[in-house]
Amino acid sequence: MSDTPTRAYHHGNLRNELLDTAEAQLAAGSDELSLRALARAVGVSQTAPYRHFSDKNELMVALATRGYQQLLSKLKEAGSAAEDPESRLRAFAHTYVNYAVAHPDLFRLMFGPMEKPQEDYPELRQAMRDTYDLVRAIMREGMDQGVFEHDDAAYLANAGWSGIHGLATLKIDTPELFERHIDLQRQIDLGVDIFVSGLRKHAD
Amino acid sequence: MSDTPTRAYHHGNLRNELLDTAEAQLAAGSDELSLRALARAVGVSQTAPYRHFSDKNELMVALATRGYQQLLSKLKEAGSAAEDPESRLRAFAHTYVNYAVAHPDLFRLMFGPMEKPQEDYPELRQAMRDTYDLVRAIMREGMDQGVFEHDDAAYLANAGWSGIHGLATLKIDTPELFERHIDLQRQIDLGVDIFVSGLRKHAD
DNA sequence: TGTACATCAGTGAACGCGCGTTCACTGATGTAC
DNA sequence: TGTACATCAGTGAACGCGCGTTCACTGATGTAC
Repeated sequence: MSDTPTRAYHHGNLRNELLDTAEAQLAAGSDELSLRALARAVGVSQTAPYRHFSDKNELMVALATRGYQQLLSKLKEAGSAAEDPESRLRAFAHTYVNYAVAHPDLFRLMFGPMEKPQEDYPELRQAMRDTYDLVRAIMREGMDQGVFEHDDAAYLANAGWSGIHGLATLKIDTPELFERHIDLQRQIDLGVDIFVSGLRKHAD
Repeated sequence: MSDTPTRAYHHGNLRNELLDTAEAQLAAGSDELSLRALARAVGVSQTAPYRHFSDKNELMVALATRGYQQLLSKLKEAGSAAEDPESRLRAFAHTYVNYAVAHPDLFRLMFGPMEKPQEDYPELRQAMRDTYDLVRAIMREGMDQGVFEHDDAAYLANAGWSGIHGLATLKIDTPELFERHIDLQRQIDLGVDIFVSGLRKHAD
């Protein structure tokens, strides 16, 4: 708002401000983001964004990439405070779902269907893979310590992630099915509880 | 294709054909459906759809409603063959995920963010609620029979549904994270196994 | 069975709109000497 | 420290496009008598 320090001809930070505003615009409701509306919101000519992004899709990809990186750093931070695989998974779950709730539109963009093959955007691809690898690392750690009794980290990671991702998705996309009296944090904990105890039981 | 029986001035089945073709158009890749493109594809003037839907949103809602009803009937059919809560849940999971995989774009439309308050579309609302109620009925049945040891069917339904929904969502939206060697049916079964055994363990 | 007429389900031209993108441009900045 | 010049980061007008929707219309159908 007030951070418009005598905006000169050369903006100085246009790329970042475009991304910030794009995120806000996304959140502001309308499904689709328009480059023109974005330029208008930033207070810049409608062709200025092309100095920083070769086309609209590239801006969207940059937005998604930033989202993944932001989520990833939160996940890592939350995980580093935990001491065992179970509490690491629990921290992951809370951080993940709370991120989705805090940034529903960005989250949808990140996990929605991609327009262009993500092959062309190595940074995006890497950020996605890193997120997935984090889940798998937790699972592998649990398996190694014998608290998760299973033999395939990939299947286990998918199973765990599904529960967490599904909760995030249902919460932000179909709120009317998510009843009023439900406490989200308790719901997350229940999911982790069932998952963890199911894995303990699973082997015997 | 060949079911164009001397298309006369009066089409006779335009509403249904619009919905069928819209579903196909959705699947054909592009994110957004256009009324004009739809009319073109059906081979009708671009204003003809307005005879059957007051605007574009109403057509989308009709599409989503049909999707829910279709999914619901498959779920019910699959569930009726099962004898106990666990196998009913398993049948639900397979049917749900397979439906999403078979109709990814329709599934996304159904569970994506709604543009208009669904209050205004009682048929859609009912179809959504019926789906949710089905999950909850399974959970309640399991609780009543003592195989699911928990005391709140709503929390339990959310937890179970999350795992299933998350799997469906990740599978169709981020295929690159869903590794090649993973067998989807086995992945579904694993999720159900963990959930069920987690609930058995949970109480003691 | 035949005719009159209301109603239903289409047509086709036209509207205004916002969009992504291009183009030739200009003002600001940084660097070499 | 001062000047020349290349480069960078904006501007503003314009393009063509497909869209949702409206309007006045016309052909087909169904019903009453």
